[in-house]
Amino acid sequence: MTPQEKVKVIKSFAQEIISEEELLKLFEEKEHPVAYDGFEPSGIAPIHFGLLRAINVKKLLETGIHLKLYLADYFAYINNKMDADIKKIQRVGEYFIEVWKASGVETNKIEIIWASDIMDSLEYWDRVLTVARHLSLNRTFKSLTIAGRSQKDILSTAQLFYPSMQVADIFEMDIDICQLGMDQRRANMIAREIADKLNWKKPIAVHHHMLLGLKGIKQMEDAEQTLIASKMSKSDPTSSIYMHDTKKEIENKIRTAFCPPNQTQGNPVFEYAKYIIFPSLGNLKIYRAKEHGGYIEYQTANELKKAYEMGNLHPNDLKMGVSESLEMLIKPVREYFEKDKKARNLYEEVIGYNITR
RNA sequence: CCAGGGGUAGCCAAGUGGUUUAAGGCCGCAGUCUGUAAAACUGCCAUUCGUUGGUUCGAAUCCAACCCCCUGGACCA
Repeated sequence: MTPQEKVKVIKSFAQEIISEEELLKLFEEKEHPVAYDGFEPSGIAPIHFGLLRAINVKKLLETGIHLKLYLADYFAYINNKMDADIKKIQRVGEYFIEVWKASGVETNKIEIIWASDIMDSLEYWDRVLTVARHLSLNRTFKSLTIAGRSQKDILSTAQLFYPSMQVADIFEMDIDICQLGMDQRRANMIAREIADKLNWKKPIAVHHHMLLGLKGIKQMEDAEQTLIASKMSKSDPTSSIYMHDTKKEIENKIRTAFCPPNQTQGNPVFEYAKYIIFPSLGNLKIYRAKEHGGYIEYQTANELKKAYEMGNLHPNDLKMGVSESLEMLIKPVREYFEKDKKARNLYEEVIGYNITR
């Protein structure tokens, strides 16, 4: 694969790359650049975790990238996830690794790093404080939405540490590419600024699209608030399809999902097809009733988009096709958790925990 | 530590001794209408008011202690 081809692979799933030139240069200079993807372990895995990320990870690995999967256990602790019980959080982290395995992520080809491990050194905290010294309190407050918090929430002092820690992590792990969701761009931008200031290695930011929740777009005061309110969130069961949902549950959720006719913008059902089904299955098959046009199959998201916007595909038929395709993708994961004893025990333990926002 | 203010459903919020078996709004759920959803309309959604004890025939409402949050101050600089 040429560097140009590698950039193309990244572009296939990234909503934004900062910057593309830097990425190309990186691929030209380095055979195995280091990228990271991280998350707070809490709750139950939804499809944007199990399916969407699995797709992205597969693509990253194709380009020869060395992927570090960062389990931000203490970050979850800061945000009071899982009753702020670090033991529980870590068990949830182990459960999430099982979800990735079940989703076909070759966990032996990625490096798993726990926040609690890299935090266990003076060097780390030196780094955090260095970042903090170069980060105004205002910027810290502004970037706190990276933790998914709105201004209404009461912040604790612990949460003020969050941005500095997140930024420090990037340098501690010697990251070339920060591969995170659009909701994390603030921290990545701070990292790039700090890198310039301190002459540290400047990471490239690759942000993937945030999958819409089932209810579609919820308008908030500003674009960023809207993004956060509208995304599929594992802590909001009414917005999410989970990797453990039964066929019936998937059908019900898709059936009641927001899905305006002739409109693909802000349409979650279309998004699931575009971002999950086409990349995973290569096509979308819809077994329509005869009177509605009969069987139809789309090869690309663009083809589907055109047909839907022109009214050649009824929303209900789109839902049917998406629902069946999702079932195909989720089924093996569900079954993995039924058959594999370790995974099943972890899952049962995790659903036993009190899930907090 | 001191002085005020406050803690009512997932969220916002009214209610200050008996027509309150806790108003209203948001969210959510169910139904009607659409070949989906949304919108609209209809219905449902806190046996309980931070905790514990007390006063009273009767308490979310009064009293006491305790816990937590907010504002200001004191202390420290």
